Amino acid sequence: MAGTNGNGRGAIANRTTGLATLEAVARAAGVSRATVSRVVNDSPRVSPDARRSVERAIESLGYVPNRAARSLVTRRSDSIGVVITEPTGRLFSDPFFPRLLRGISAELAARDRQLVLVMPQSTADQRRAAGYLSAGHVDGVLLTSLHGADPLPAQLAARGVPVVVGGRPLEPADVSYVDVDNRAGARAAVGHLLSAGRRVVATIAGPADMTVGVDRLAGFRDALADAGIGADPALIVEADFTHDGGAEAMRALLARRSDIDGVFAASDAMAAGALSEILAAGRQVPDDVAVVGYDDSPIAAATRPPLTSVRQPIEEMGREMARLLIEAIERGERATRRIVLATELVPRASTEVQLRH
Amino acid sequence: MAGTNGNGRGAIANRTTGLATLEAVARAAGVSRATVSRVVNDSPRVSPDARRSVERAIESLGYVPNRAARSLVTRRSDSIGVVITEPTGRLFSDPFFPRLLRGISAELAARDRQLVLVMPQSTADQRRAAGYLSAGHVDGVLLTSLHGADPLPAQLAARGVPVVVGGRPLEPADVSYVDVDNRAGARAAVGHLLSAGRRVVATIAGPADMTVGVDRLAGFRDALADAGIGADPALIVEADFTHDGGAEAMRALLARRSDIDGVFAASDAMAAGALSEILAAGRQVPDDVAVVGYDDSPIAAATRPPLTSVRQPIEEMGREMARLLIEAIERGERATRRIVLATELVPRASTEVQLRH
DNA sequence: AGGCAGCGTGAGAGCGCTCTCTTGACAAGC
DNA sequence: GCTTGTCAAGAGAGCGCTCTCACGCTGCCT
Repeated sequence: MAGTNGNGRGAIANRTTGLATLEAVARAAGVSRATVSRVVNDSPRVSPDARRSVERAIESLGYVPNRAARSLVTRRSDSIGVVITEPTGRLFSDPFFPRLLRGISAELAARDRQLVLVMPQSTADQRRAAGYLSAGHVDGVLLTSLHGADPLPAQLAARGVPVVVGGRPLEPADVSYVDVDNRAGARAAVGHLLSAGRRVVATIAGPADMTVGVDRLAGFRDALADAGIGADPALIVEADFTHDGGAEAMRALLARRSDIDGVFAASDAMAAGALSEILAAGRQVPDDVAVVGYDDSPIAAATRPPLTSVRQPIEEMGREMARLLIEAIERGERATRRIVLATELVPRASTEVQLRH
Repeated sequence: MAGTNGNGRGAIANRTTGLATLEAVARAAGVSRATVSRVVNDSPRVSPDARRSVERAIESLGYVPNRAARSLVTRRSDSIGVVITEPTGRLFSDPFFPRLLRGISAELAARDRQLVLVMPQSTADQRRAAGYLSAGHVDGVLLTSLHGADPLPAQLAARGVPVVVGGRPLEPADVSYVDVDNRAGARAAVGHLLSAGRRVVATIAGPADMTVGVDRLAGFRDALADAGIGADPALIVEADFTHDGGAEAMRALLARRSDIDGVFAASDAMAAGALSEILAAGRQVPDDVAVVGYDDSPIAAATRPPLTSVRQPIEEMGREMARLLIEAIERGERATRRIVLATELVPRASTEVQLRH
């Protein structure tokens, strides 16, 4: 409250925007720009006195550093690109992306980074995005839901842009990623069916060109193997993660084997489709057939009966992705790291142990 | 392919990043920085010859303008802040935000703007976001799902930051917005029930402190008025847009009037909850009671029977928001504009005309 | 022939910041 | 009393770009 900044308010401010500049703060505080910069950037080499008066000046002028100017000289943007490439399916069928973004956003905010969202919807968009992301406008990139042929990771790697991928890439690549343990989740889900006495368990698998599809199918096989049951190929049908795809798959399964008493679907939407189909065929759930979904999406709670499902720590996945990326950027390390997060089975009425006979 | 850039490749490039600069392009093309800048910014004042050689140099050097440097002098960031403040509910219950973001993203990409996503999750986050957004780091802000007391719009307005809001604000304010015609959508939905012969139609309304809740309830009343039916207060219950809230509301309704033959719920999740409750009470859908939801979310297709619902042009809403904002920024106009988009009724089995008696 | 508008082009300043280098003050060691 | 070391603080260059201004050229009008 000293006199230093009494009339400092009107000091040099930004030409057009009226925003205070470093220069204005320096004048108001009676120090040089360099000292203000040190205070702003938490340098220890500032005397308590100087620090105090600078802080007062910053406060009274409402000074906020200009990121463009800083970025120009530091060559850091303090922002992270998040790329969501998803044709349409999963993007809308369950709250995966909102949750993931929430996790990413929380971690980035805590570390004072900006989140630049990129959702390319055409090949042209993709090309533009690749250019933008490798031009140094972001310090690193988070990639979600890669589909095998995506050239983006390699392109970014070539340009030296740090990358972390959400979900294990289909083809093994030298890239850091965070994944959810889909295989273990599926294994637990199917194990749940088997331990409840189900013996003819089918699965509606996801597409074979997506790791989530592949891994959940592997988990299905694991659980059968655990129980010493051979996998009947007739009990495996692939679908596209959608409600209608699940329904169609279930029709095919029922046509093949009428004694199915358990179904594991690799998504809740498919499970809901299967559920409808089972009921339409005049069979009871869970009495005749137990059904398990995956994702623990709102759909799981909304069906009748509600679906047992597998919950994934999606927000945590987002946070871990952001954390991994920022650490890689700060340490300048190129080492690839992998994190796999555990899932949790959420039992509901669709698999309740039946007390029949 | 001329000789100009034969050995221009190694010309002046960025110190640390190795990226080509304007200067490097200028040398390679044998012109001044100013001319390259003109080409890059599509100025008409460049001769075809100069333009061609600059374009060749840009191509061969892989030049991408440094946004920080440009932004420093133009005081534009060419990026737009998108703020999503949603405690948890709607964010995860239906694909509203992914769709909205997709629309916004498409429009911004087409106009070469970056999307900076901000999802404040605490009051501290909110304060920080407000500081960031009003510090000139973004050219404008898109706000979604405002809750009455949010100080952000006023704060941004005070700082002169252009704002467009998604969804009409609860309290009339001098702000541009894009909304969906919730009232007309609800009116059509309830009209659909009435024209199918339903006479005792109840509604599970959304919260009264959200415009979507208020507007959909108003549409319900409109439709009753259209049909010359008085609104029985006992047939209106408010819930929180969730599945369980819908179920609870339905129990209350059935306890009050046992002759209800139609229900309009202000969200699919609530409709699904209500549906379960109706079936649990031993009544048939649609035979005894017809049910209509709202949002046309994946839940609507996943219930048994699937729900008639109201589809909203959410992506279009996102696009319109972005368009409005960019136009306001470019024209520097302060005029507030409002856009209201039409909805569409999607009939499904939950309201099929019954052929009973 | 002279004047001048119009146009393509270049020179140069400067956007707001960081960071290196230098200076000056002071304490400690010989 | 001198050097040496330490540390706060300032001077100044420069990041890559845009934009104003000035310049020289052409072509048209008087």
